[in-house]
Amino acid sequence: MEPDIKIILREILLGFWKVHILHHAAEGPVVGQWMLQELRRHGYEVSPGTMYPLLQRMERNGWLRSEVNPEGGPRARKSYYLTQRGHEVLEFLRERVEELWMEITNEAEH
Amino acid sequence: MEPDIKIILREILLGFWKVHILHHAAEGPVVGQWMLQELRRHGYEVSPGTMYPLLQRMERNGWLRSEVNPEGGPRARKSYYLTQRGHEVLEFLRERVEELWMEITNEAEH
DNA sequence: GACATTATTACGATAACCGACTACGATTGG
DNA sequence: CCAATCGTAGTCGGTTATCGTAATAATGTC
Repeated sequence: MEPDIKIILREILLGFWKVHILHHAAEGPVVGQWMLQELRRHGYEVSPGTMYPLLQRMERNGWLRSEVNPEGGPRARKSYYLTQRGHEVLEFLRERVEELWMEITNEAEH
Repeated sequence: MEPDIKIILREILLGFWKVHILHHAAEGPVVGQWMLQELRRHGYEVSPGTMYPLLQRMERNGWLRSEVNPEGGPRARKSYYLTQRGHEVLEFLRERVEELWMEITNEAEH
């Protein structure tokens, strides 16, 4: 089991913490570094090279919008907010998570 | 929202139906075509070119094992069974799904 | 000036998608 | 009874996009 963790993380859990991100963005602005820590807390080891392109994609998709101090230079810290569209996506995902949860906990011991 | 579905599917829901597969394999042997239908029923459009390599990877990882009629030729139908290791992986995933579910439904309106 | 924080980038490896294709079996029709 | 057709199941090829690692750059702080 232990050696499978990395494979599971990449193969399956990738989408899970993306939901986390949207969820957190709904509660307040999200910053890349903070999100990396938060995910580590949950056992998801995510690298910057994965996180930042992801946040950019989500912004490109219109799920997040970012604010940045224009004086801060090209690597200034960016705060991401959930957009209206992002809220709809999150709601949709909530339903999917619930559906999955219901399905796999139905342990009727066949 | 509508146009986002495809993106969501690829970006986030990919892992979800992989859990579905393991779950179904725990209940009984799983066949590619049947699984494709089952996922369509849940709204996940997956192409054969995605499904079959995935099943092969899962077998390679030791989560599934396949049985096939040796007389059936190179494209004979394969039945996939969940291995002991697959059970452990599934159990691990159950916990992760629960954790995610708990987290995102905790709507304490901050 | 040294150090911490934060984000960006490059690049190799792998996965995902689409669609066309192959192989076998069952059914139908002359 | 043979042959053509259709349905089912899985494979393959080529392109695109994502992930991971690690190095890098810019700004703020002591």
